Amino acid sequence: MKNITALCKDHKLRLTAPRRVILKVLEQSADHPDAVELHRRVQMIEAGISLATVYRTLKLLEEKGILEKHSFGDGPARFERADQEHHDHLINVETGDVIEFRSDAIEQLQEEIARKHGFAIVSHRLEIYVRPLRK
Amino acid sequence: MKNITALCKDHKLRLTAPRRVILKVLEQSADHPDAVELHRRVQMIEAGISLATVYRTLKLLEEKGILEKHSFGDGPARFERADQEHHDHLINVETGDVIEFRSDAIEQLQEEIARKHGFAIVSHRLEIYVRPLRK
DNA sequence: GTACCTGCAAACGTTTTGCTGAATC
DNA sequence: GATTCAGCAAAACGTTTGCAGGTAC
Repeated sequence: MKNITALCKDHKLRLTAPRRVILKVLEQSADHPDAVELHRRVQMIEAGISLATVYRTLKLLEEKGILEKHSFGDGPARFERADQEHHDHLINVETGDVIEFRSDAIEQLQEEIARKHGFAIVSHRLEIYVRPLRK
Repeated sequence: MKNITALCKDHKLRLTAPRRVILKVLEQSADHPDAVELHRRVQMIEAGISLATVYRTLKLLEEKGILEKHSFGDGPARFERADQEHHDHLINVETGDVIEFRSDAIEQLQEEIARKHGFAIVSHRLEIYVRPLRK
């Protein structure tokens, strides 16, 4: 998997100092942070970077198809790298943790449903909000 | 299917004039309106009703389990009656129209996935964003 | 040198809330 | 008569944007 900075070069995005920091943080984030959380992490490396720049960069990366944006529940949008194998999400409602999963069977059923209604799938979103089984 | 006003009586909600109007509009709405659209419809019947009241009533009805709240994509939350058979949504990205569907097979697969990860499902959300097949 | 980027502050759209008076039960 | 509700305006929240200066290519 290419690093994000390389992907940005591919897309001819200018590698400014703030962007380098943001990309580095994204690189190191295995979770699904939102813009404010990302900004917090960025601030720890370089204090002057504004939240507006974080938002602008995230939007840009999403438009370029480098990041995927998710809106779980009501809260702020959360981001993850787009160049992963497609997957859906289990969200632990007690902790906010996100677990990725993949089900070809479900994917295929969705295809069938869309086709049966006369549509082609543009995208989809499956989120299962869960609670640990044994307390 | 009971009318919404009856459900509110069951939950001991006070039937004020603004609420009667909001409930009536909900009763007559077969689509999935958001708060502002609902307010617009309410205004056509009774001009003095405030948006805050619409929001407060929607929140109350959701808490009582009378309405379900959905956040499709980015936009405002949209509402529908909760006392329908469970279903998911196809969203036509060209028109914003929402089509309901139901797949027991998908439901069951979700159960299995959650269980396999050691979780019980609290709720879930499946939205398929689609485009008409034949132009 | 040009196009793009930044920080700041202000504005945005959606939703909630404090207040004070009024209506329901 | 107690409790809940209404409208209004202000605030909260996440996000976007206009501007004026600065930087990458």
